[in-house]
Amino acid sequence: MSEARATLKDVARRANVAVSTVSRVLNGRPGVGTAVRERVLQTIDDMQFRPNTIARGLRIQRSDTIAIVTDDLEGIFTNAMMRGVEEVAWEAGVGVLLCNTYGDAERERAQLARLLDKQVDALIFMSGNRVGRRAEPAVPIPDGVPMVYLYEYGDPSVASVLPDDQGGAEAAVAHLVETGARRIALLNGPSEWEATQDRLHGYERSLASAGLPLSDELVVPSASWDPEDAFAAMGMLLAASPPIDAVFCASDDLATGAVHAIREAGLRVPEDVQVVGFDDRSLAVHQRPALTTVALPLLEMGRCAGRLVLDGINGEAPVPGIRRIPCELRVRASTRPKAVGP
Amino acid sequence: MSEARATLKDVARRANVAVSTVSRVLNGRPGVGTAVRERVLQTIDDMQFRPNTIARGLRIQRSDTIAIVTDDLEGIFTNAMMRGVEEVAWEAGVGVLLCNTYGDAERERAQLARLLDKQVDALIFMSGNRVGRRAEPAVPIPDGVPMVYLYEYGDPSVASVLPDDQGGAEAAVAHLVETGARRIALLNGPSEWEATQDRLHGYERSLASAGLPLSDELVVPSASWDPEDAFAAMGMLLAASPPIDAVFCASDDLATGAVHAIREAGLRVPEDVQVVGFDDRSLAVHQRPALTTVALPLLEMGRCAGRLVLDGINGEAPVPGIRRIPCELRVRASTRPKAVGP
DNA sequence: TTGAAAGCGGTACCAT
DNA sequence: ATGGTACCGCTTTCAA
Repeated sequence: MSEARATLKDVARRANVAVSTVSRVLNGRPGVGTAVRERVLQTIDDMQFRPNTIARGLRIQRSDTIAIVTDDLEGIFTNAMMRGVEEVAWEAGVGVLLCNTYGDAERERAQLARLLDKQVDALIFMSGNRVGRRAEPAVPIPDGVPMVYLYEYGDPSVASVLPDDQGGAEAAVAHLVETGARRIALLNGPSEWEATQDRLHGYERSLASAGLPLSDELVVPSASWDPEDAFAAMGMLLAASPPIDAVFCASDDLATGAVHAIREAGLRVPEDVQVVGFDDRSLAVHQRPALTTVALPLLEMGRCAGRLVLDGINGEAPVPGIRRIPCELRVRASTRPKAVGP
Repeated sequence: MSEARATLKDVARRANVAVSTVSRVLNGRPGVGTAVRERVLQTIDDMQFRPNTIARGLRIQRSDTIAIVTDDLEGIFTNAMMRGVEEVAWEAGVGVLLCNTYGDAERERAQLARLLDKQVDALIFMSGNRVGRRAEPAVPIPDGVPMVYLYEYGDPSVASVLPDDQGGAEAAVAHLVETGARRIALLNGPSEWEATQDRLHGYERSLASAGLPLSDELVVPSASWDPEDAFAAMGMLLAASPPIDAVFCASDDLATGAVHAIREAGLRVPEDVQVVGFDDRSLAVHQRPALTTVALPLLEMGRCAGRLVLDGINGEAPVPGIRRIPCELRVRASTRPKAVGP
């Protein structure tokens, strides 16, 4: 039924030129007379010719494909990052292959082997939700294949893209200060997570630059990221005296638990204690009150990682080291809009 | 530094055999003496030879790659489905390419053109969140390329995979009946969504088979999937008399709004009115009370779609028509555990 | 400016 | 049971 796809050779024959000529016009290379070029272009159009990328790839040793290797395809944060990667890859005409390793080294080994066999041009290692630093790739990555870590903490000799947790925390606390809060608590994440340290530092810096005292009793890590544990941790914070008037939570889930605890204690948000979260998951905006939170720049992180490897493909090896992408504060109803007079 | 990758030819030379022989052992084809086979295998191992998939693909006209084309990569339901596809594809040794069209036909056209140039072996059209039927692919898909719709409503002549919305709704209502509920309301989704009809039917069937009367005043569609609109809609349901003792909501978000309205009315969940949702988003389990809900079989849907196209690649063209994947009821705390005596 | 031909790294048919 | 070799579809010297 449907004709076999036209090949370059078919076009050449039909246009009465050599295949090399067709190839030249196809790639916009010089050395083709205007008349001939016109004719070839016309023929290409007539025959609906589309070059076979595989053949081209075989010849020039490029697959125009990069791969995202992740340990958790269903991770809460993966979509947005993937979209960022896909977006810039698309613009560059390269495809994005997906790989889920389930965090299993053996599987990662197999996946990488296969990807390398497929001649992927570059690799992005993306974390779904990782605690601690990732091990080096389960298979040595050949020199020519650029790779970057996306939301992964690992060997500093590889380029990696991370959110600016510290900056985000600073912005959150600064906002709280502006709204008049003075006793600002930090309901932090479990301490073994990398981001936890960074957010603590941001908190501390922001307090310091506002001339506010740092108090150990105002900082408590939650046992996990679960709202339930946050609920418990918030209990301690609520026992502080003098009482706190704001709490910065290291995630939206934690904030959910915190809000719950605050209400349970007969207090109001934001009138009695203001709350700001981190991540800006969709639940943040739907919560009551809508949660002021620090948005993770996932899309931009994906784009950044994509650009890095794309540049890498074009020769500029990604320079090692960490890129911190700024987080944006989204002010909503769980904090007061402006400073309140004394 | 790193040696160029060994090729089949290199192996042949080193093992003192013809390339065709190496190819034979590589593909486990018969017609190779045991001794020679041994030697070749050994050489392959020694040289760390791995066949170039691109070259192979060029020759046998297969890329061992399928593509997921979606209108919304960040859709709430996409991850799990993608993982299902990736999972079965992986087992079959085929890669999964990702494409986001943003629901834009022009972009879809460009994407498909590119994918076809890349010789993808099959296509899965996946919806992020679609209302109504999708248009046919923006580019005619060649005969040899199997395709399936995943969570897409569209041309019935293409194989498509959908959740069994009706069955899920039936199960939800049946559960409510078992727990003793008699005045069961349906807080449905916006009526222009396909699933809304199906869930209504399930509700009706389940009620009928329980011998319970159907009452128009107990069925109200929400203006949108937003919890806020559900809150409003729930107001009407709460005004019914005699009062309802349970509500089946067509989504977890709707259920969130419903629970809120119920509480606002001074009623308790599940003591006064039981609530069941649909989807089983992560918020369902974290909600208070934890939400009984009908889980969308996203992973299995992805697997199913994957298997369909994979079979298609191997010759068995996916038979047209809709596959309904069963939904599973997850009983939690927003419904009573068992029937309560009179 | 244009064409011929040698690959890229495999597969598969045809001899031997 | 093996080897030789013509492709797959495109790029890229090298000559003309």
